[in-house]
Amino acid sequence: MSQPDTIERILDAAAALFAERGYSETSLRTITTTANVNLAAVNYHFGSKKALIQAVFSRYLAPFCECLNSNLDAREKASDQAIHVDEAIQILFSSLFQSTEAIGGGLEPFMRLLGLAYAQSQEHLRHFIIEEYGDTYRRFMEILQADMPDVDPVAFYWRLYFMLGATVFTLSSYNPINNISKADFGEERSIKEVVSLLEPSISTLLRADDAER
Amino acid sequence: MSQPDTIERILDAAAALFAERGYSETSLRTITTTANVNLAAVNYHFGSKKALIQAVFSRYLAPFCECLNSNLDAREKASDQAIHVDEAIQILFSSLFQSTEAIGGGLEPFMRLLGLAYAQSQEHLRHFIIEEYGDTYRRFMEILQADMPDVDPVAFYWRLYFMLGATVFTLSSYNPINNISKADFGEERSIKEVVSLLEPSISTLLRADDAER
DNA sequence: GTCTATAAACTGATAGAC
DNA sequence: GTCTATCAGTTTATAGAC
Repeated sequence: MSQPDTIERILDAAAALFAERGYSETSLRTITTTANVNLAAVNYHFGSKKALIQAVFSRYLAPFCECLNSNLDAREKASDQAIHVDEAIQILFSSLFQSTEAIGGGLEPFMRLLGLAYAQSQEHLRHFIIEEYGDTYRRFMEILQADMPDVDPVAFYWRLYFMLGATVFTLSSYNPINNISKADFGEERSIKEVVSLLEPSISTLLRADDAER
Repeated sequence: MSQPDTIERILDAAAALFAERGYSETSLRTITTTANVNLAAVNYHFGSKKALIQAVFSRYLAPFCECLNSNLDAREKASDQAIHVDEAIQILFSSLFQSTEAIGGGLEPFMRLLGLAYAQSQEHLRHFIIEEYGDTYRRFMEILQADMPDVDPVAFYWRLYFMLGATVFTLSSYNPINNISKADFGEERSIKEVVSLLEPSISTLLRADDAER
């Protein structure tokens, strides 16, 4: 702890670099050079590259789960009325914003790290996510499902992945997508505006009546 | 061409391995060993690893574009009625099935390769996709947009990415997701069944009335 | 806790014999 | 067109001095 927090500097550099180019594409050398620390520091403080990847991930995932849980607690305490899909989705995204704005870079790096964890078969990371994230995920899922009891559970289960895919894919590529929008329409959308487009889309996607069409 | 098509064997092995573990995570040595060809053969036949990646991608993308285009041609020839969103989506997915079933592995590897191209910042691959895919993409997009003229173009543009994300994310992880479904519900869904869940979800997502809610 | 030096293995790519 | 052998560079990780 002589230097202004070596650990913190490594985590900051690693988060930005992993999100930008992927886990395997980022070497420990690039991270330590960017962070202005010695190469050996990573293995000293974290043990291995895999452990560093998980630590980087935790810094986003843990606060998010905590934040979502406490927001759900507060809402359930404030009113006896059941939480409907729309409100649940809104709580989800406001928790995302709330928990990431303290950390560098905001929402996009977190979504990129999440997308990469699924895209590349980072098996170790996937298991790690389920362990740290499982309880919160189940709680949220059950709230949604309680509001749409008529939907077949398996169909509902797949719709959750449709929702996850739409969210992670879009927000993790927010910058490049927004740049194309700027070039093609001359219009930008802030990430908050994109989320406000995403919220109703996801709500209708989840509640889509099977009979309709 | 003395061995039963070295080029083909390299492409098959590379496609399966790239889809399974990612581009950077797959070495040329792993590919050539799996394909039972000499290490030097990749550089002899393709020139470089990047060129191999693009060749692997082309084998899925080119037939798909061709198939989608000819299906749209046939439909436009058969009837003067405008193509509505639901029908366009249905043509999209049947083209996906049609064009991939000839190639090894079917739909999932293609979706994985596509997801990886977006997730990892494979800049060269992204440019390559736009070049080979741009015209077909624009044509399809304009058909959709013509059926929903009241939606703000920028909002529509973002919804296309929501759609792309839901599709690519879910289908590229079809196997692991389906396995969880098996464990949790004791029920499986074939990839065709998942697509038949996806189609109405995507249609409502695209057509979601802004005023609704 | 930080550093240098280095191990041990792997990477994509190529030259040259056959 | 296929092979061996090898180059030159990279990777993660660690031992040991300070």
